[in-house]
Amino acid sequence: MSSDGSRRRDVTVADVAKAAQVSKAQAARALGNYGAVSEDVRERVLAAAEELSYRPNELARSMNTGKSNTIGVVVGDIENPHFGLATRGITDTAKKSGFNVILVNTDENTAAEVEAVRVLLDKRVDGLIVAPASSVETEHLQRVHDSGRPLVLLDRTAGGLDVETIAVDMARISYESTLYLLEAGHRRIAFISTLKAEAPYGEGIQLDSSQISDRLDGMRRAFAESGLAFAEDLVRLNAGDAESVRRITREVLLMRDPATAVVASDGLIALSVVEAIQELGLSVPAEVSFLMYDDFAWTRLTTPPLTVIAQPVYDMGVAAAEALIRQIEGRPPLAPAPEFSATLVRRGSVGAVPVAADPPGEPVAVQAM
Amino acid sequence: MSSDGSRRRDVTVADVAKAAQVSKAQAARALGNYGAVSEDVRERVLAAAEELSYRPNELARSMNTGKSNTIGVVVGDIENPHFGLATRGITDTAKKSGFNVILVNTDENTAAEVEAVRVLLDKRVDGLIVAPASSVETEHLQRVHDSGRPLVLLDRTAGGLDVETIAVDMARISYESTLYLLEAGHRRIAFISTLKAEAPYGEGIQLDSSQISDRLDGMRRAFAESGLAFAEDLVRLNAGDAESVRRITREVLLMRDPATAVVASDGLIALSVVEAIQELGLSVPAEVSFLMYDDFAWTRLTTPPLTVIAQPVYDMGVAAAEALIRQIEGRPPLAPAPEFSATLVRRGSVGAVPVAADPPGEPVAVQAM
DNA sequence: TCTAGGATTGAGACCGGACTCACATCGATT
DNA sequence: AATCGATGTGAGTCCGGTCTCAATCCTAGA
Repeated sequence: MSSDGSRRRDVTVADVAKAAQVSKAQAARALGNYGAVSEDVRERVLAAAEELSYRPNELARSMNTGKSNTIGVVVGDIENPHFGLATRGITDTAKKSGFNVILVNTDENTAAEVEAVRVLLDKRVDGLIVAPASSVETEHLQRVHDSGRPLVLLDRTAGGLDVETIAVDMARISYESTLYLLEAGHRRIAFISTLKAEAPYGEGIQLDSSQISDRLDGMRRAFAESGLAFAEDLVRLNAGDAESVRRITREVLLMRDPATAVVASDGLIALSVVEAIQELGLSVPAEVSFLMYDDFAWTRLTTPPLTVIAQPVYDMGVAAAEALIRQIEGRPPLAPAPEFSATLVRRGSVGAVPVAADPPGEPVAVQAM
Repeated sequence: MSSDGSRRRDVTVADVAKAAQVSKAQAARALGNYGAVSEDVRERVLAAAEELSYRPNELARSMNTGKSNTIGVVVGDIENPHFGLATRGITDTAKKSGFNVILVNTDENTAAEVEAVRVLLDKRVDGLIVAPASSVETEHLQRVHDSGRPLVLLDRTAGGLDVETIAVDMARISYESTLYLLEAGHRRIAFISTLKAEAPYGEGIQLDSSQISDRLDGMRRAFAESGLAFAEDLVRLNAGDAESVRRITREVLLMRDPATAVVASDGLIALSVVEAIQELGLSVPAEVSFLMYDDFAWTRLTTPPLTVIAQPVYDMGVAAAEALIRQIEGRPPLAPAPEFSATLVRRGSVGAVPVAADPPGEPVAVQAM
């Protein structure tokens, strides 16, 4: 490949030492900036290094320092701007402390996550930041933690795992925003998520994602405190790809006693939901109200601008990286753990329940069945 | 940190060997699946490894195989979905061939890029994929190439560097879409980009980005072939942050003889441009036409949906990773180099030039100055 | 029964740095 | 002038694997 002959061996300390006429040990000291080195030797070594354009082999260095200055980040989907931003927060912070980031995508697939964690550990990363695909299958994370390797969870908690976690209080914001919808008169509120689940949603069902179950708990509580029954039939999980999101959206909007408000579980789903609403020719918020998680810039550009639940994603990435680095360096966790909260950004996509719709109290009751 | 005492040393082949009562060499062979090992030994070793939950140290392995099974990816901004998608293409492909990805963000800063490349090389990545921040300062990439390390450029070419490059033909698509705008009657077409430049734009000026200069060349050619003068005063570079993009947009739209069409150089800028247009209360496309690079999903959701230049970003990521891996494995580059072309997706944001505007030929000419 | 040749096996070198240890050197102290 | 602590310095070990090499085992063919 290279212009000059075969497999160019890299320059090593030994080479530099020879060129500088000193022992390998002295050269290493001068280059590594440790131990005692006379000015004379230091200069000769540095000059020789420069001359040979020596570069240390970080692998070798890592091997006997036990530190790789690398952290592993495992997320479900970098394509999702949510994680894109978080990743940015992580890498920015990591760089500041001299760490590099190995990024692994799991497609929200637990098996892939287990494998990713294994590989990263094999590569001897100094620590891991994981957005767990499952809040249930967490043995692999438990093992990491048990082995004493620094670990920080991002975005989601992992069942019963006592690990530092950077996440927002989903139950609270979900509760608040559901109240907001209820106050606007909505009773039929659909919640659409890609979360995979075996059975259709029902109370007490074990969900794989702490985020989603917290959100549903929040909704449930809001309904309960308002003395209303939570419409479980409008909780739609398993919304896999864009097409299935569209289908589900049509479903909840066209069914008998349809949803008057739709909540999209994340920014990616939101795209398809909005598209489906547009395709149905329904106007927002006059005919349907819409609410989504994640405040992406484009949500201000639609007509009407979308009402969203904003999460401090970048800052959470920063916090996760900081927490991890703190662990790596053996410093105690931040005194009062940083709190992150999502906020409801009221823009224009949530309105009063349409008057044409059945009044929430008394169903119009015509058809026998 | 760990529950059981201090710094838990990892299990090594030596430990496994001892437990299995064989020599380190034999254990290594059984574990590494190379050389000749009797069935009996293999079983004992594997059992012992399982028992001790042995995991190989990839650093050590890399050190004497010379392969780290890791590739470095250097991009300007992962936060930009353009790179998010490309990165996804890269990681997906890399994973398939057993490679991991170390991701570094440069903020489109050349100094950061130089540093990133250096660090990645020090870590002995098997190859690099770089979206060069500059098409001019490329010595660091030249060095990588000279040293014989696999390198693939993504998205942008690097001045005179003979390196495999995965990019679309920007001049062509820019030419085509400019023709499209010209046919719609536009003569005052603004082009807004974040690209940093010392001097305001003018013909023959040396730009730091091959992408942008190709686009401008394309525009220039379209104007020239139509027998029209290219409005250089509407080429606005240095559109740094969102605020400055908005300011520039207002400027070109409110100036005397204002722009009738605005082209946004990427999906991030586009957000601010559209926002500024909305703030001015101008309607698209009746009063201003709008065109942007990158086809993000949300561009279909605005009113009107936006006309965009779609680039096969994911596929380019895949191609870049494939090309790199091919190089790493010493295979020859793909016979006919894969071609990628952008396409103009006509949606609703480009329309005829407004009748109210000054006719392109004769300026209304009232004020003396 | 003897032997050639392949299968096994263990000792030890090696990858490229970091670091320990024992042995100089040297100016300063008394 | 003898002594002491603070540098300087080189030889060699170690990290945790891979891999070479020579020695040992076995088994089929003569």
